Amino acid sequence: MESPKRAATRAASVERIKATARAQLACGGAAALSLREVAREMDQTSSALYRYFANRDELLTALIVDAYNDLGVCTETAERKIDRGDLRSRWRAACRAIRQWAHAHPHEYALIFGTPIPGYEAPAFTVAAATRATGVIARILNDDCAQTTRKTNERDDDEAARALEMSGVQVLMPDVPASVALRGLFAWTQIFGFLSFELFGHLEGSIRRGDDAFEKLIEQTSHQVGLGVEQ
Amino acid sequence: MESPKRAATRAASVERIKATARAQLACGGAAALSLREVAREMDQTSSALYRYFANRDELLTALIVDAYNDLGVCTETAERKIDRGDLRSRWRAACRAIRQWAHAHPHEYALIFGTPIPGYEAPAFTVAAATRATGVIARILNDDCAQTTRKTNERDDDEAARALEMSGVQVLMPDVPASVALRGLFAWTQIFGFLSFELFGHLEGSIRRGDDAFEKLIEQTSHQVGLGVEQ
DNA sequence: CAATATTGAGAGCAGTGCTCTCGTTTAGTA
DNA sequence: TACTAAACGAGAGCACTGCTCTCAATATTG
Repeated sequence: MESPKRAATRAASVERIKATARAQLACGGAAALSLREVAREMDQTSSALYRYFANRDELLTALIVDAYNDLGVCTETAERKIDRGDLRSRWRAACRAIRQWAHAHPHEYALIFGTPIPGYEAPAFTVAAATRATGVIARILNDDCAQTTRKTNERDDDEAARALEMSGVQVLMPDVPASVALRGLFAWTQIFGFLSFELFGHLEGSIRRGDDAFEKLIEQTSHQVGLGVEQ
Repeated sequence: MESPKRAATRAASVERIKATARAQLACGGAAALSLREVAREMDQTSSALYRYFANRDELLTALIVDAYNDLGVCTETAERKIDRGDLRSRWRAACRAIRQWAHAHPHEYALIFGTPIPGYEAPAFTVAAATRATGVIARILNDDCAQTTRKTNERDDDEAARALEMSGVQVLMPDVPASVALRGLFAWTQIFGFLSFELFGHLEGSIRRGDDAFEKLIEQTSHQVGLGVEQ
């Protein structure tokens, strides 16, 4: 059934294919990714690639999972370096890591956060990779709420709880009241909304120094979710 | 040179092509838009379409401009119905209109705010249409600042002014101090960030009732930019 | 009515994803 | 070490795409 040598060379082939596909992605985006071109680049026939990926979508899925994981580890390692108690700094580190990764891999960012592939449903096994970066900033918020209990408006909490899918949110942030979790989710959409606009060119003519603006955004969001402020 | 009759029938043809293309866009997204299929749907040959659009990108551009304009008029008409003095309500109306349009035309939303077409540079004439919806919320903020002068932190203003491309922002919001304009821009990215996440499926498992969450978001953003609060 | 644009059809080219078949190579085994 | 079965890659081929070209039919203008 499983031959270790076979498996190793096969994995190496898969990796080589993904690498050249990624390179091709970098110049032209997902739409321009051509299996034939990848094969040509590798001095092979296109049909050979079908030994490793059933079709184009499957290759794309593999690249998406890799991108999610790469973004995840970048965020995790950057955030881990910060003193656990300094929640604002952890927030900053995580946000900066996300933006840095996005700027370093714009096409892979687009693959993840851009228009979803038409008629393509992300396989269930991708969600683990997908929630990795999100998990970092969720954990920061959770740590904050765990150590400083917050006064929250009861009505706000009820309304927020109704809007949220509590099963999904609570598993990431068990100690965070619903109203705060919702604000956290808004901060999350704001970070990625800014990055999408920046990378997709919607900020052209509006923002000159993206770095400065993003720093301001980090401060605003961390304040918004009430990080590190005694209440 | 210009024959009015010719021009009319030609415009009608262009409109018919765009309509069937839009219909096709609705089931499959931009990547699945095929000129041949459009022609087939119209009982014509694909080559005939090239009398009206030089290539696929040009058709796509036309659809993009239309989408921008459609989103623009929807936002404008919704916001215009509100009493000029009630700035919070105007903000709410504009945001709701944007979300409503996005949900009614998800594929056209994706066309505009999703992954940009690879290697495709938006022609200059598209920006007028593109800034239409943006202009509405910018005007609200501007009206607010025009009637109630704000106390702003001088250092904040300087830093914000450095980050912003003032030429682009000031033409839309001449009466808004830089620090407030930056917060407005952040609110803008948040609205569209939320919508992108919502439509592209990144909120799956996190949010149950998008409507409620969005209402909360509207309140938060309008508060964030300091709408209608005497300062 | 005649000259002239404007239009659509049809064939054809180069490219794509994907399938199938057919030799070759390779890894584990008797 | 020789053998078998699995894995592999090449090549041809199908249906599809965007796009170009030529040629005939149509509509508009002098």
